[in-house]
Amino acid sequence: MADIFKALADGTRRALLDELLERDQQTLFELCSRLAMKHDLTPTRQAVSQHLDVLQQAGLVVAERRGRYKFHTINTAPLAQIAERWPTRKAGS
Amino acid sequence: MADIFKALADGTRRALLDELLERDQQTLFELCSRLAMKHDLTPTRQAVSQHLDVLQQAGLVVAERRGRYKFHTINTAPLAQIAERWPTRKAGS
DNA sequence: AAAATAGGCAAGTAGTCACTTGCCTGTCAA
DNA sequence: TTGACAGGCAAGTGACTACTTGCCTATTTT
Repeated sequence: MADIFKALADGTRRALLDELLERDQQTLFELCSRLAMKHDLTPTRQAVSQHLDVLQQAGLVVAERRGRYKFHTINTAPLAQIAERWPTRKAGS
Repeated sequence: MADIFKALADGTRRALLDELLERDQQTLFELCSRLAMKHDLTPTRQAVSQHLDVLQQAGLVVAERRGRYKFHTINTAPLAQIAERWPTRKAGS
């Protein structure tokens, strides 16, 4: 569970999730160029790769290798735990 | 919005939110002893105070000073933004 | 008034983390 | 088969951050 929050703590990783939500099955290079275009983020390829590793370890991203390419997909399921942990309090409860 | 994720990135701060969800209007000393009792966390009073500052800056905790005491209250409202940002994808959308 | 209690301020430290650099592996096209 | 392309590994660096230490202010209590 701690991995999820660690993963979300970084702005670049949140931007990656935003991009993957718009378009699934993106490769490392595609995500790099999209970060630069739409978010004015220009980290190196290795930096983005490391971010994707963190997101994968948190279960927020799933990667699948096909030949020379590696396609990344978002998985929003773990985020549900956040809202469940600190639910909105009802008056008098 | 970045402040919310930064605040949630630390385990001690998440434990503080857990405690405040169980019982509102707790003071700094109360929270310190509860961290030690229930979570096996033994940071100093100053460390906990700094954590509460971070939570306050993120809007997750509201503090009110009455005389010698300062009472802390949880505010779960900002957490709703998380689920809204990366909603569960429907098949084919 | 004096001691005790609740909390605040500020500097220093150690560990973590994002990022880069340099080189290597695997896959496909010409 | 050779060059180009997609990605991986690993060490090093700088900034950030959680934490402590020491001292201070304010509010009660006796």
